[in-house]
Amino acid sequence: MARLNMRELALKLGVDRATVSRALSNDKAHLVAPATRERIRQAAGAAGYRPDLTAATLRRGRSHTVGILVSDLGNETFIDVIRTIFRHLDARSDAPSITPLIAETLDHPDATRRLIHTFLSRRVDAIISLASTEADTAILQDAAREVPVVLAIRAIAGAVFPSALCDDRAGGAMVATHFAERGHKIVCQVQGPPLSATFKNRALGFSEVCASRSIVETPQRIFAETATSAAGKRTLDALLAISPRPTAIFAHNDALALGVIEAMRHRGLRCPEDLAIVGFNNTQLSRILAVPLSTVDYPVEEVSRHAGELVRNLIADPSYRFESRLFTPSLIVRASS
Amino acid sequence: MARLNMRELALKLGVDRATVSRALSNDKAHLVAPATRERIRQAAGAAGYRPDLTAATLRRGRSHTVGILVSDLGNETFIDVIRTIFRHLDARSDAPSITPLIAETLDHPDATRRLIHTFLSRRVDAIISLASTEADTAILQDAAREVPVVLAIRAIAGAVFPSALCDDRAGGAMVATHFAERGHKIVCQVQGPPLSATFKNRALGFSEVCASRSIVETPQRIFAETATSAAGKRTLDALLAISPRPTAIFAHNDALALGVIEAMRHRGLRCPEDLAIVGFNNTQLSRILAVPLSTVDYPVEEVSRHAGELVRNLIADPSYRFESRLFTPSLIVRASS
DNA sequence: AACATCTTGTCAATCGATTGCAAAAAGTGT
DNA sequence: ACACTTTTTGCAATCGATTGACAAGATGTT
Repeated sequence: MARLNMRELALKLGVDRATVSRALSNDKAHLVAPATRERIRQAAGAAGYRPDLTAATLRRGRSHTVGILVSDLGNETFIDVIRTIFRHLDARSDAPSITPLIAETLDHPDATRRLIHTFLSRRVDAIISLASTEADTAILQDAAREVPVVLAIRAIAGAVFPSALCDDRAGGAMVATHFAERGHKIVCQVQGPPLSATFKNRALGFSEVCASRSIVETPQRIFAETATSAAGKRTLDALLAISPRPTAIFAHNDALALGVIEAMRHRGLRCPEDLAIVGFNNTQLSRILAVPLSTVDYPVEEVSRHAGELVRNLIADPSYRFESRLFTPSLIVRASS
Repeated sequence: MARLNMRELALKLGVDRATVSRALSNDKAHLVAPATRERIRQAAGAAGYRPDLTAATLRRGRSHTVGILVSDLGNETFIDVIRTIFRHLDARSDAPSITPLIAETLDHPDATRRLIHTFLSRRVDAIISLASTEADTAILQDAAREVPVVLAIRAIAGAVFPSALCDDRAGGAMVATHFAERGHKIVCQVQGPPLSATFKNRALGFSEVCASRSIVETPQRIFAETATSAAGKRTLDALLAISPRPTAIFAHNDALALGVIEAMRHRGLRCPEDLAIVGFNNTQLSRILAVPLSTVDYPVEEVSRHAGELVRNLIADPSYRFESRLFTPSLIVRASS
């Protein structure tokens, strides 16, 4: 039960494989007489002919494949961005559709290196990384010599890649400003792992505004090992041990915020009365909670659209003069602060 | 800056491409003299040679690629299963590593069809579907004539595919039994969309035990449009309108349960005093909540391992006499019930 | 009628690695 | 030194689609 290939189909129709190829293609279809083209398309459809994309890739040098690196497949924001990027990439219905090769790094530089090699071996047309850390700089630069590499969500300090980012610093600043306006005097951050620039920038923006508006950030820094609700939950003890006690918390993402809130509830503390909290990302969760979570809305649509455009343009023309962009998030104030 | 290919590498070393190919392969490396082999491997490493897998795929007829269909990339359980399957598939370090092609169907039969065609065009060695609904039966059967198709998590009634499933019916039954033991007399389910066999079976198992233990299931059926917390939240009004009022709820997954709980909290109702709740899947969330959620632990490890084994064996030998298996979940009683 | 132009289709090379077959080289025994 | 086995290497076909070059035929122009 071998698959039907183009040669056989051509034979059956009494034409050359070249004619079949052109008739079925998007861009060269005009080179074959309308009648023949239709006949071939009919027959191909009827016979269930499916072109072999590995052969096509080999010959063309283009795979219509894009590798995408993400640190954690469980993160809603990453997934939203991936979805949206590929929605934009496939929206151009003239171009053949692009298959994403999705891979998870879990922030291991080794895994990243391996995965990038795999991508290149499979001849992806471009690589999008939502997972870059500084440890990956060299690998990504190497890769960029062969295919376009686009960064989204996470930047790498000191390396210039085409990128589509959220202005995390501005986001952090917004939260601090909000706290200032609500009259909080003593505040604290529950910080995500400083591995990725994301969390560093959120912290930075927050601290800058605190300093300028003379809000006191508690000297004790609270870091969660991972940006998850379980880790967030575990930080409450440390938070409560801080003296003087903060009245508002900036959690670096919604999962961390949820963890803190649940731990608080467990102890009978109320939010926002006992402790105000703001998260980051505006995930589904933040809307569900009985005390809806104040948070910073991530500009998923803009980031994804720009990342998609960068990829599309760079694939079409590797020397395209790209423009990296930073999109501003927006504060959403709900009941938790 | 064209990539180095095997021909050039061979030329540089003064050997034939065939020798290079064999030296770098896993299975044929013994055919080349140890000294030559080492020399070639060194040179390949130094030159940063990376074999072109599309060419290799074309020639071999094997892509070392597996297509995986999932209905929703935002679902933690699906993601866990995907991760675990590929961990098992790659564990065999003798075999070359397998690249997953992950695609999301969102339960649209059209999308499923398109994605399967893409998989086949890209010559995947097998397809794993975690997303099958009855609407996909024909498409999957077609696909199965070309490559092994393995089902995980979701079965299709009336079609025989190699599969690795959770005994959802048993899971539902466990919840009902638990309610009976706790003395609940009137209970209700918050059901997921009956599109997938999963939810049907959970409902069935629950109802069967209710009937046999003479617990009353409220005549009104509650269906959530999607198995998400937002949808779960919206069901509370309907739940409270039921008379006589149920004292315990079986939510078909943890997200639905969370939605109900948050809606309850919003109204000042307490869990489990006012309404006991059990979810399904034992997601991270269920552990975080201040009132930890009773739930049914999904046998992720077993399902994934078996799915991985089916795939591995069927790729090695398409006529492998497979055994479909059903793994039993287990009830985890926490504070919510 | 002669010639240019356009359409349609064929031929054959090509992408890069793999592998069956056979030749060359090395090793063994007498 | 010779016959013979075993190891190592090279040759060339192959996987399936794409595409530049070109030929044959159709159409138009003067």
